[in-house]
Amino acid sequence: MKKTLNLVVQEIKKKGIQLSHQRLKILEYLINHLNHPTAQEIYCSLIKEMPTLSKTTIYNTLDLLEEHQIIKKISIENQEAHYDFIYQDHGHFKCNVCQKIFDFKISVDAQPIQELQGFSITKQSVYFQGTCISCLKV
Amino acid sequence: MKKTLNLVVQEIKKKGIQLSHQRLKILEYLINHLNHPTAQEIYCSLIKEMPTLSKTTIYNTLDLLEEHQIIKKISIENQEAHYDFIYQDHGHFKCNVCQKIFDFKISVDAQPIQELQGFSITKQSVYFQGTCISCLKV
DNA sequence: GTTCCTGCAAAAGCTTTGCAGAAGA
DNA sequence: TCTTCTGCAAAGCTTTTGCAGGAAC
Repeated sequence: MKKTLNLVVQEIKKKGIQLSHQRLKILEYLINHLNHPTAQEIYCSLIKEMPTLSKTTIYNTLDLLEEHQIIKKISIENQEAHYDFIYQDHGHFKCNVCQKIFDFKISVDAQPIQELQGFSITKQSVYFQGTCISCLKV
Repeated sequence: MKKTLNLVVQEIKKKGIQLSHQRLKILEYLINHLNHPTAQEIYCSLIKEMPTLSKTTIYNTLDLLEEHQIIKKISIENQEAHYDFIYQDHGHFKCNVCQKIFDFKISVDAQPIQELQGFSITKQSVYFQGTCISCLKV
């Protein structure tokens, strides 16, 4: 995971973006927590070691990282946005019983979809809901 | 379209839900506007003929219809939710150039997805972003 | 008469904006 | 020095809640 962080840091610096202490910590958090944290969750965790950290900085950084396609902003539901470090394209499945969110690989191509012939897809979100296998067994 | 409305009204009444004037108008709006309206859009349109209509009623009704799987709440982005009358399962594609939202048919089955073996999918949202064919040509 | 529905007002929650001070190049 | 970043405070928006009056059964 350390390796991934370093790679991403290099990638970001190449783009001429300054990586302040705050930004680095937020990025690190996202890489180490692939369970779709919210801005609030990131804030609550980082405030412990950075007592002056503000939510504004969290939002600024998340927007910045999203603009540069380092992370993805996903709307699971409600008003609260979740953020995902992009390590591969994947969909999300939320179990309505245990509330857990599962990831799964997706490989969708625009070409087989008749209505999207010739379209260019740059971002894809796939979100399912239902009951996971463990909860079905109970 | 009139036929669809009547069918849905029957379906709802069968479930023992009262269909007040307000609820009927909101439902009618959703059936006649399949372009993913927001609560605000529905409100702005209906307030003209129902000056006392409140946003609370809109939200109450939308929640009610969603609970009974008549409509689907979708999070395209931002804080504002969009609502979709369920006439068939379909995904959404938003063009980042012209901002238009396109619909396309989807037929996803849990079984080919390794990570979701044995899961039960009751709701699915597929949302793509990119550039549509018209904007690519320009 | 009892239950459900409507809608005003207020509150709640997430996100954005303005701005001044601090940090970095 | 000049640009960029941080973070407080306030505002902006969407959505939810409490509650009283009204409608439906």
